[in-house]
Amino acid sequence: MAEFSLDSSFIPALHKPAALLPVARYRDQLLYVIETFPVTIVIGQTGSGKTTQIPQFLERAGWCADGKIIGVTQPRRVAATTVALRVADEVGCEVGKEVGYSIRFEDVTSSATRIKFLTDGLLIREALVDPLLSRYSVIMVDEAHERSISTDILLGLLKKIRRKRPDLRIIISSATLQAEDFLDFFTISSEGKATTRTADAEEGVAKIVSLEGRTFPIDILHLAAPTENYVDKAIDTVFDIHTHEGPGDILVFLTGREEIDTAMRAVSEKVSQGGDQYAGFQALPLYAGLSSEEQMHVFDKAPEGRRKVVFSTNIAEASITIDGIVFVVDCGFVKLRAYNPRTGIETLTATPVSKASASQRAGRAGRTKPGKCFRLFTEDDFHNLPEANTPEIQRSNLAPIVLQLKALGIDNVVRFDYLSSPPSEFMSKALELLYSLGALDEYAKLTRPLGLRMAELAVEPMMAKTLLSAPSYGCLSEMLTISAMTSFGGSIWFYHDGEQKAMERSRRKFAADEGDHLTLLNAYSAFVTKGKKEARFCHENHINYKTMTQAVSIRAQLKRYLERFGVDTSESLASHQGESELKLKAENIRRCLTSGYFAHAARMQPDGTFRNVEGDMTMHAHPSSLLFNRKADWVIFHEVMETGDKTFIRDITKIEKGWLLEAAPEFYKLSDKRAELP
DNA sequence: TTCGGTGGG
Repeated sequence: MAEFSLDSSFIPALHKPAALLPVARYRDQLLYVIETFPVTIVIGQTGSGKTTQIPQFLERAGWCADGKIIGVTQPRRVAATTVALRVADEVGCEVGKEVGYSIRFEDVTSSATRIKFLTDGLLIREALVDPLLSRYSVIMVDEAHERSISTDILLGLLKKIRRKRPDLRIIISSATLQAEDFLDFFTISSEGKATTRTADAEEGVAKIVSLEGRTFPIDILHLAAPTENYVDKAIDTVFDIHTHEGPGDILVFLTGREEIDTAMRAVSEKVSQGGDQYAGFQALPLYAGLSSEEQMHVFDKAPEGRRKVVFSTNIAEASITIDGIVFVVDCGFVKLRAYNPRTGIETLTATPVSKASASQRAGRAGRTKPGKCFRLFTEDDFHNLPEANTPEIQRSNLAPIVLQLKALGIDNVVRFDYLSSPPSEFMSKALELLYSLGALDEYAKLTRPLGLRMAELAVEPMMAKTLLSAPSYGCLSEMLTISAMTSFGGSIWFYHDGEQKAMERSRRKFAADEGDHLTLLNAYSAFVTKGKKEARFCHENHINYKTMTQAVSIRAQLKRYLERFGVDTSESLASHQGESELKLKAENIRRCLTSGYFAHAARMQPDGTFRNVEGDMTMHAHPSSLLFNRKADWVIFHEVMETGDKTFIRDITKIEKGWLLEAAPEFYKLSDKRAELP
């Protein structure tokens, strides 16, 4: 027999044969339940094959007759595309033909498409055009247990649509045992909910089907006594695993970049000081702020004889799956957003994880063989954890959601059938802001065209207002850029360890006296004139290339929307402009920003901190802002965020006090709390 | 004097 190496002669199958997946045994049962009940709730662990197989079962069973299609939603873009590619491969078609996907900026579907994967946010937007989602015979909402805002809103819409479309089939898929909540939601009518919860449960509407998972057993260990410092404890645990346990990679859950950097440094110090027993580590960081290139390193196999240790934020809980993890170390905390409706401030605080999260994290250890999970908290602590975290919709600014619901024709946003109703103060705050922006009239009805257009633009309400007033300030092209540059959460600037000063020098090259918005405009202009051609431009200037190309796409999309509204978007050719013209242009941009961001105004105090208009809150310029450590008087800002014991404002631009009154006379006149303005 | 979990259009 000829000699061959196992490694080079065999290519591992990318996907397990579908017939071997647990879901295959449930095919007939699933088809029967879906046929019989309008709503099916599928409980299936990762690896059960539900996402890839159920749509194919349905298609073959004839659910795409009459040209209708099967829609499968995902909470994340990357999931929608990868699952579509896999299913297209199994079906044996090119992606975009019978099987396709649709995410923002990428519609890979055609008239032949029968199974379509898409983000839940995008399906909500489809409902703006087609309120009954009439193209779909079946809609499967995957990963519903994550309870993202979009998923929750979508489920509310589907419940409403179902009454008008008895033929529609809804499948809710959930990895944990929160299925009862979904069952209650679909079987109890909203009227019934208002009176007695149990009285009006509708029989025969929804049914739960539980699929067997295919994960390996995981040993879960808790601390005997609580720890004071979980970062130190995590590092000790990693070294204990290394010396006492068999081979296998380690995944450590921490809460943020700072902790991850600390852990990375501690490991490399120990490795350099310690003896042989500490050798052989490959430590890697993982968090969203890294460039995608850096994130990819966590998928590399550790060099022979070395053990991979990934220090990660919550991104590894659901968004990024690393195979080969045998040990999980869970610090027991996660940073979660909270919203204070009185101040309008979102905070980011480390919070104990939920039981659902803890078991999801533990499950990351058993994907390829039996694993172990070390929890850095006691078993008592575990029993005291909440079953699930507060759904996002109950801890976020609701202005974007209210605007979207109004545009979907849901006038009474308070009585909308939410899976979990948001607190009423959140609702009033959102209505107040939308009214002052002119998106709602005094009866809280959506205004036309302004409110409707704001809802259609894929940016936050304050920025949408700014963009729609830009033509009257003669700065539409600039505002398109600024909107695009501020509408993705993160920063365009990034740096590796020790390069922070160099990054700050690069950033200063684009600085504008007026503040951060004009600085972003300068950076974008430089990118489209030089950066697109020269590969080195981004690298040399510490700019994230991927983020910049994203900004280019967002800008183009916003421009198309405005064209559809009949706005003239033709760019005034940048003829040579003199100093005074540039100043005037900059002033118009600042006035325009004030027209949308008047509610985010602040004044610098003699000590360099900022005070809000009501005068009851002290805020600091974020160190990433140009106005950090610089003099200013009145400013508007894009974002305010509280971390630890300080409140920071980000993306700040200088304005004149008088512009605030011009932009929102009622907002400033009616309230006697706005002390500092006449 | 110095910071930010994760998503989506």
